[in-house]
Amino acid sequence: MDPQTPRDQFPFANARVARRWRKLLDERLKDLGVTQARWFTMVCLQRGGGGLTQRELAHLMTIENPTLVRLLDSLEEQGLIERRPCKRDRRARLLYLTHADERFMSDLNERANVLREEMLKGIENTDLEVALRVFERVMENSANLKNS
Amino acid sequence: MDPQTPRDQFPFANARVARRWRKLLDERLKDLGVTQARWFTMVCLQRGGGGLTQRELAHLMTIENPTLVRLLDSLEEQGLIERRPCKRDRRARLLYLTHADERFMSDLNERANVLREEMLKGIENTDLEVALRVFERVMENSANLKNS
DNA sequence: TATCAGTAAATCGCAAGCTAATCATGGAGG
DNA sequence: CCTCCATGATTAGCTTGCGATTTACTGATA
Repeated sequence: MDPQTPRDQFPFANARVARRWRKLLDERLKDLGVTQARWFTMVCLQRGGGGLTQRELAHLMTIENPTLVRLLDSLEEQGLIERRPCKRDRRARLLYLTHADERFMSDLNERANVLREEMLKGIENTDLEVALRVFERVMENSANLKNS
Repeated sequence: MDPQTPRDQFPFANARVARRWRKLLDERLKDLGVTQARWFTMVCLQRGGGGLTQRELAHLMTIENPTLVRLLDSLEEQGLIERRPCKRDRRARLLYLTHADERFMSDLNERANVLREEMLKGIENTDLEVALRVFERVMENSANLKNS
């Protein structure tokens, strides 16, 4: 069998970390009725500024529209976001965080920050920057593939 | 809003890459009836040497047992693995790749290798090593958490 | 030997990723 | 104006991650 090279290991190790992050964050947000994915949705909506369409938000999150639809369904049901009709295009719907949840968002963000720092403890910023550059390059490379 | 620091971005960027890897590999293995997760299962079984129990394989893959059970169900149905009874412990089952699929495995591995190299094109080994060290440290850090 | 805690696997149900297909609306060209 | 393709959102259905529970067996101890 081939020896394990850094290149071999990369995709698996990467996926493992992603699973761990999701699992631990889900655990810590559970009592607030929020999951990692729902929180991420709110973060992106906040960052995008409100008034985004679903397609725009999905693009920001780099997920597909049907995945977002379900996340929004649950967030809307919890009263954490609103879908308002768009006057310029009756197909589209504009997304807003409900203003009731500023406190709530701070709490979520705080918990996520704490977890993140626990997971990244002892890791240098310079190393994280290298990792981020690797991620970025992977995304660039894979953007041009699509087919075999 | 806070500026985006490397630490902030890390979990999202990491997750994005993991989704991309899975999606593209699923695409390229689809015509062989195999998914990224099923292939990974076979790779780990091959690497572990056959005769592993399900618990041992799940540990190798860093996934939970119920997740593995379903993957094995589908692989068994496709005739790619076997679950044999264990004589020493009648609760356990020992896992083996069927020998019919050596060719098949080579094909899968080859496609995965090609995709991996396409995605990692232009990235230095030294940078990948840094990224792997980061991953490893994250896993160590998070192993000791469990609860808030 | 009988009991009983522990362990391997399986089952169930939820979450969140995806594709394909559907529906309504928009917009361009005949 | 009508037709027809494009596009935003949704729905349906698959996969694979998870935790909780169940089932069958093991092994230690009373």
